Amino acid sequence: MQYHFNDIEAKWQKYWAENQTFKASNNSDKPKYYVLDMFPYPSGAGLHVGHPLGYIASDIYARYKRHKGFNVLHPQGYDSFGLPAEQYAIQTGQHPAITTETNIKTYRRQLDQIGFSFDWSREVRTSSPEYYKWTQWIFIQLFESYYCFNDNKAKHIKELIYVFKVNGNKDANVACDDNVEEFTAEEWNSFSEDKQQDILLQYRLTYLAETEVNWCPALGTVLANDEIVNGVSERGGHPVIRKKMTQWSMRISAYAERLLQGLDTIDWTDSLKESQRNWIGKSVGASVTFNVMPSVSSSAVETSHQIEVFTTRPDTIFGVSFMTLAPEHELVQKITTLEQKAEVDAYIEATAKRSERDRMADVKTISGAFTGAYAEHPFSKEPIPIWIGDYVLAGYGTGAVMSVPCGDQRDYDFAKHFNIPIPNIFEGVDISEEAYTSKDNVTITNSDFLNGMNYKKATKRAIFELEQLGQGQGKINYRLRDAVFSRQRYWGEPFPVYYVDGKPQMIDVQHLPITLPEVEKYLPTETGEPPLGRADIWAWDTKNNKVVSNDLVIPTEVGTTDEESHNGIYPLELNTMPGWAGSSWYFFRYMEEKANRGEAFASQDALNYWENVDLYIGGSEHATGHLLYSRFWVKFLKDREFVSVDEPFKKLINQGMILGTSAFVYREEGTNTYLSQGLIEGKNVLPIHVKVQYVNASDELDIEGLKNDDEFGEDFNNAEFILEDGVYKVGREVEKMSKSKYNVVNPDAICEQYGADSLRLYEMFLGPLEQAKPWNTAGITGVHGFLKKLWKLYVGDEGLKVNDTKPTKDNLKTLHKTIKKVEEDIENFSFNTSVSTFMIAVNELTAQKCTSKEVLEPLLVLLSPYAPHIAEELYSLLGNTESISTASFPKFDASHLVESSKNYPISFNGKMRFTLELPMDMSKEEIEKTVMAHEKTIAQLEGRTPKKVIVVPGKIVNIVG
RNA sequence: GCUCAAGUGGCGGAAUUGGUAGACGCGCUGGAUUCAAAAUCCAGUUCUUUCGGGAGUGUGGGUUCGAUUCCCACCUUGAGUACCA
Repeated sequence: MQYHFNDIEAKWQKYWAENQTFKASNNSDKPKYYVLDMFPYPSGAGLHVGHPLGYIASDIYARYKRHKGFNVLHPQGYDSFGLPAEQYAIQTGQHPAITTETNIKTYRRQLDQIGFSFDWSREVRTSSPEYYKWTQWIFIQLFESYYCFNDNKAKHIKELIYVFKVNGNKDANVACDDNVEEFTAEEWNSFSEDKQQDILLQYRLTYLAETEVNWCPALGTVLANDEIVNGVSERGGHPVIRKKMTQWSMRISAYAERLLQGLDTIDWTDSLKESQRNWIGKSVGASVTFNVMPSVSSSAVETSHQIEVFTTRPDTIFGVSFMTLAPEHELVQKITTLEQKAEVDAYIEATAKRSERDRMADVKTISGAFTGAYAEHPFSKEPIPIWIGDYVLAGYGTGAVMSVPCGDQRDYDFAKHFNIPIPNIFEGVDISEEAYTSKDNVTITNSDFLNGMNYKKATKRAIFELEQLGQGQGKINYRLRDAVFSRQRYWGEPFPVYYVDGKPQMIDVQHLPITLPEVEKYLPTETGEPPLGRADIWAWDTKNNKVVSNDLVIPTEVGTTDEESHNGIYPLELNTMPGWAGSSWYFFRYMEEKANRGEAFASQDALNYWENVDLYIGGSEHATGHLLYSRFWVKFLKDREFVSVDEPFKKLINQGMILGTSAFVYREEGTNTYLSQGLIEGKNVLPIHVKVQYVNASDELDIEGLKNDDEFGEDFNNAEFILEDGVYKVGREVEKMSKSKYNVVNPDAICEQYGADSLRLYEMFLGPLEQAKPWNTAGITGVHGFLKKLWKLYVGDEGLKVNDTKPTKDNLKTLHKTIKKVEEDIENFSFNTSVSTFMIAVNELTAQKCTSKEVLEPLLVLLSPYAPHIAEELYSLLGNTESISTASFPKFDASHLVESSKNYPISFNGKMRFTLELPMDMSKEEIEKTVMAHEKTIAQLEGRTPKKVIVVPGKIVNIVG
């Protein structure tokens, strides 16, 4: 009986599906364990061998946990809104829903053939209305909430309204826009309803505001900060410009501190936490207010101005010799003197022309302009010249800095360049070459009341003195900006929002979902509106609570409001939500069984039972996007008591990328001759990518196959291949797996030729999960050979070889050291080493001619998380009628590993020279005596007397001298 | 520039608290089997060597009886981030 993996795998995949073997229950006596993969975007290209790596790892862990007696939730779904389906729709006119459906079918088929233990009964798709109904619902909850810093949590907006009614906003310690006006309770109560709504919008956790956004003209949409890489769009690499637009934003900045603190409570890698910390960018310092001195020739009407700056070094306040404003700073126009106006305007124009990218590429060039205005030093009252310079960013802090050239290298360079004085306030420090930027080992001098203090003391004192003057206070600044939540796209969640007199109104939650309307084209409108501007049926009827035709919206008559002239029918929001909306809460949706999903995004029972994700596996590219937004939404949902957990993902592992091994042929310049890899030295050759499937394990090219290739065969029709040793050897290089490099390996072909179990084992065998590693199909023969060997251990030509023979000591020793190692490996996510362990076990048991069921049956359970199909098949051949997934994990018994003797390594000065078999119970003294008497020891010493002999019983002997 | 991770045979990689460096697999070499090939099996495979050995985990130091492992400096590669005041 042969190992027919294709039949076996198809059989068990069918069995698992039919018996719902991996369906999780929301009721169980067992402890729960939730294993989750980052769900895929179903792209048209399908899976390549790099994609399943994380899924295989999580599947092994999920199956292991089942063997260990846990009630495991291991679901899968699709992040099915997104740009590629929309781009395809623009090109072909095909509805993105159809494209998405087709792609999902392909994904599902490819995933199924790898034998994952997913509970598909809980599948979610972010693009299905029953799902995004709840994304819309969460959006409404955010709109109905504000953030209270006193209680450090989000609360319902009605509580804030109450505060305003009673106290106004003077003492409200809550998150809000920067530019809110102060009002008293009386004022609030006298405001019109409209005005009150405008004010509340400045406090809501999702709010509509005119903000400067990253606009990508090529994509026709705005992008979030994390969707921009090196100044260009992450998708497509298109230029991005700054533009003012009215957009929905999420007040994630209110959660900055909690997002930072929460990192200490979760088991993520340090590098990932570090990314999030950087992104949040907390800095502790002070805000300082400088008064602008009156000027005789200011270009504006004379009023008093103040400049607020943020500094992390209030201790250096006496080192300030100038101030610098960002060119975009609002005060620039107001304070610039008539003499300097031309220069300043020219500078502003020049900087405005430079794109974000140019500015980033060119950080060396120092540029700026003097405004002619002076600020007054808060303590010395000396005048300080005010400059503008593009090294100060409008978007960080207040867009203005107090420049301390002796303590900051950028200020130093700027001062040197423009010949501004550089006063030294550090005792005994040489600043003739560069600034002294360290906070350590420094004593402040030339600084009035700060003289003689160190950084810590001086900082405290400076803040105290500033507070006395009313010109500053201690302040914490975060880099984290509110997240823009509107996208000018079609294929995303519609907002449950309509507009009355331009003011946003939420649709009542009972009328959700608001489903995507049909459009005849997926492009922006000619007038620049988002694609939903093309929809004909996209207005909200507030009387009948349904979406109706736009024709029913009556244009507002002059002199009336919308409300007066409309028939209760208003235009709906034209933007859609960004990709991260649906992925910020999907892990809760899986907790609820499909049949019970109607009432809430998940029932309280389901949420309380599953709590949060115990193990989350996915790519590191989501370090600052998805993972930060999910944490934010979870904290919000917790504040509003919709969920009971603070963090969505307790443990997180980033799987490394699988790289492709590209193959090259070398064409000699100007000829049609291709040289084998060994012949190219000194020749002028052009390397050309060829498809990796025409290359064998020894890097030999299948020339006939290449010439007959449907796509590229013709290119090589008349080519002459110069061989070496009778074969053509290709050159190889490790690169990112990509279609254009012809190094993509498809899992379908691997499953067909070697089987899913081989694929699973090989992906794990390649190397540590978290590390990037190259794929080389040739190596798969190793694990495939192992499975054949395993099969032969159980099944011979005459059928099953396993019987009830008593296991030998060696059999048990092999089994138990394998149990120990595999268990440790899985707990440490070191899956590559357990594959080796299995190979060793099978090699040893084969050599031992083991046929004992008592050993061979538990071995199958150990292997089953890794290679579930062959394990199921052999397990059933042994007479079991239930799935192996119900078997419990074998118990390790250390007594089988006890040895009576030890093969001691005998070292001389730390170098092992020979080994010596000695009894385990031999004493230290006896060991030393025996070793010293040994002829090889005497030979090594060559008559010398050793200075010292180290004996560690059970470990090693080291002879020194 | 800053932060983090990593450097071990021809290749992927192993070595769990410092204790026999190179497990396991690929590739390669030789052999068995075969008309032949595939498949399978056996032996060998870090380098060097006068066959006794000797050297060896990016480089240079250090701690230790003993260092791939710990410490310091440097080099290289990869990832992230960047005029963050």
